[in-house]
Amino acid sequence: MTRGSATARRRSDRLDDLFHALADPTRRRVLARLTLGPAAVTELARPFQMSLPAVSKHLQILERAGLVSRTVDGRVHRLRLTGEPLRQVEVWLDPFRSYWEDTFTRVDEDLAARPSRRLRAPARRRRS
Amino acid sequence: MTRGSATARRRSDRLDDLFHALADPTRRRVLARLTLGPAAVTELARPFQMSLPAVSKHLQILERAGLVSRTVDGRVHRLRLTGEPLRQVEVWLDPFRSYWEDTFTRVDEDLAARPSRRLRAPARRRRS
DNA sequence: CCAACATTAAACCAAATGGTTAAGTATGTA
DNA sequence: TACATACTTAACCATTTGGTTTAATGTTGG
Repeated sequence: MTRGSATARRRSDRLDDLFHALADPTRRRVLARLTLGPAAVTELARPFQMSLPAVSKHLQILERAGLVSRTVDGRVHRLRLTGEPLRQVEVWLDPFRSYWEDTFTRVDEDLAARPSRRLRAPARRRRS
Repeated sequence: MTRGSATARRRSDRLDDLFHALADPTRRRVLARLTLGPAAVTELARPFQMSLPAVSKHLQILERAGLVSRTVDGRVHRLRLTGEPLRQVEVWLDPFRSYWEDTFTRVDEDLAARPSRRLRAPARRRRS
């Protein structure tokens, strides 16, 4: 018994869907387009070379992540940006914010704490 | 010739790697752990049930995305958070910020511009 | 009623993902 | 020298992903 995948992948986590949805250039371009206002599927598909079903799937992924919402109006599906999930990204990002504001102090602390032979790096980055 | 995948997937875009790296709970937990300071591979792997090679691969993905950097010190690989790429996420996020601050005005504008029969929804959302 | 239109669903495929185990490769240590 | 430690690589596997084409579903308009 090889039993390759043991844990069976949860995939239920909200952020998983969210970040996964953002990890594709097509989907990011769609989101960018939607900042200009809502649009129908065909309209969203126009800039891309791929088939309509392909775009349709991308939109489903964005929808599942909550990034866009859909209003069916006759045969036209009108998509609009939701934004709320992007705020969630922002929220997730927040605890890390100190890391691109002052990384150096923490790194320096660590270097001081464990002065290894090999860490004799030639002090590359100036602190201004 | 069925030629299933025509475009061959670029995957070279920086943001693709970045968001993909963030789209996994294990990797996000590793990042969270690293905000407390650098750590070795074994140490990072401890909270997880998966095998060491699995963690090693996750770390490679984080590294490829630039989210962590590695200092090999003897046989110990010390990982630290880099932060800079997370700032890139923030930068990418910026143009959307207005969407979780005031979505309503834009949506209303659009509804005004295209007054469809079927959109006679019973004014669900109050604006306060 | 019938044809064009807007869109999704189904079936398929290659490649990537996330895991596994087993086998390296260095480095420390007795 | 030999053994344990800290890792990575390699080979493998099931599932997911991102695309395709063809078919189906439901409007809209003549």
